[in-house]
Amino acid sequence: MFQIDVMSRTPVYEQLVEQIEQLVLIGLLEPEEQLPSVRQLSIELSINPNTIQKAYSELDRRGLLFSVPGKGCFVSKNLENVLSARRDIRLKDLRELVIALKVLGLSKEELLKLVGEAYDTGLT
Amino acid sequence: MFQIDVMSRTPVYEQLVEQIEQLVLIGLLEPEEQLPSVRQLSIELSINPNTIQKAYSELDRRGLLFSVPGKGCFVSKNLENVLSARRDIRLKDLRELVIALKVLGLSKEELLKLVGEAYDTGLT
Amino acid sequence: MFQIDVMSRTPVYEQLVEQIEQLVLIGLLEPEEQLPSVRQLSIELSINPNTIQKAYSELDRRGLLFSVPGKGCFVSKNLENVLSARRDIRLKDLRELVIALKVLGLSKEELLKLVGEAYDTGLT
Amino acid sequence: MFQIDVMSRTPVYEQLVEQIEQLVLIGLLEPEEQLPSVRQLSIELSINPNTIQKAYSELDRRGLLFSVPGKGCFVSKNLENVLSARRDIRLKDLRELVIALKVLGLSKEELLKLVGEAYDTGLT
DNA sequence: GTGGTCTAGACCACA
DNA sequence: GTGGTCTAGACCACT
Repeated sequence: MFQIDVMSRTPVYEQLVEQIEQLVLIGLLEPEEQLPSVRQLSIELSINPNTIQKAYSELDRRGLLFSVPGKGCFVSKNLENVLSARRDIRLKDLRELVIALKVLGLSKEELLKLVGEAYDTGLT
Repeated sequence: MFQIDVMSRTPVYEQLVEQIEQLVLIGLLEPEEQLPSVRQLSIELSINPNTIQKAYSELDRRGLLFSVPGKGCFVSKNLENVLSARRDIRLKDLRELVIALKVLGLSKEELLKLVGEAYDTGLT
Repeated sequence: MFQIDVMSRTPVYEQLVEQIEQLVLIGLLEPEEQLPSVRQLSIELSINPNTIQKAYSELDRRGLLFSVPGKGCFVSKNLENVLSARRDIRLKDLRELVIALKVLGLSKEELLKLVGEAYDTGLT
Repeated sequence: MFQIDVMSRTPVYEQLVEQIEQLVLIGLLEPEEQLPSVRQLSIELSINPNTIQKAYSELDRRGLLFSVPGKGCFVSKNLENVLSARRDIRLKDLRELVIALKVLGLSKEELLKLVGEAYDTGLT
């Protein structure tokens, strides 16, 4: 279900956070759906339960899921806030990147062409 | 001259590297120009000389400046290779960001509009 | 495991870099293999951890190993690019050396004989 | 007469040493010939007299020239020792380089071919 | 004065 | 435990 690379420089818990986030955002994990338990996932991925717990806590903190003590973790219902927040962050990054490329001498036409291509070819 | 936030999560030396890189790329620091000495800058910014040294070494490695022991540090002359290399990296980042925003539901029209605006308003 | 001469003119961290590089290139350190930790090696060699760190960082930068924070340092997998790059540098050095020896009056026959002998007797 | 690059990483005095050494070894500066005075050369090259002096001292130490107080510096007569000493050093370097290239997977045939080519094309 | 290397000792995030 | 960053203070060669 998840692809974890323990050799990667990005912390394991962060890889998990990002992948779950992706699954939620593209709708593969639906609201109210229950996530695998910490223990089960730790066995599946051969990863320390603490690391799984840390990922879940982070996602809870971000509002993507909520944990019910004794029951498990579930995908949040109202994800609009989360979505827009994440989008705002991305847009801020995008703005910085655009300015950096402008500084590096990229013309507006070239830039728009490349952005359009990236949009069309990505994750069709 | 530089704005360093010692409390930031990004290392101090990296902040310095990025800021100097910007100054060089936008031309505020001209080729052959001498940079402030390690000691002087360490006093100005209240930062340990070793940290400044680390930043300068990194910039030397990246080809943005070259240091001459006993003389000082100077901005590089031929920056075209560096410029194109940096641009390639930025473009790769841009592509990823565009795809992420697509996943988050941003339409192509909105995206292109925002990119255009960012380009026009940035560092006029 | 390593032979460090603290009195040498070549920096300690550079000696380390070269020796590890050799071990990796001749295959004594295999891909994915974990290197001794910064602290352990610093104790073994009676060298400051920072110096070991500097050597490991340099090797990371060169692509010979990769370090994973909290886990350790490991020999890289795909070393072919590194190998060819290093070979290009060596060949450039070789050319300069050959010309220097020509200037010093060495005949082509003598030179080729010596090169052949060196090749046969080295690291059989 | 000399080409000094003050921006170079190799110390100025060392550049001078190497260039004079080359001139002597290839015979452009003949035995007993007088070298330019420290003051004259310092003016010609716009370099601190101390630096010139340091270069001359080094060459004296190496036996390539000898200085007569009150008269000046002269190219040595018996350069055979110097020549053979330098050649020994170069040959030692050559041996190391050959072994390094062997480690990097270069075949003997390729190596000999490259050495021959370098010899033929260099400083004809 | 300059850059470069090194030590000693500290703190952090991550596993 | 691991790697990574930072400080304080020292020494070196070179100009």
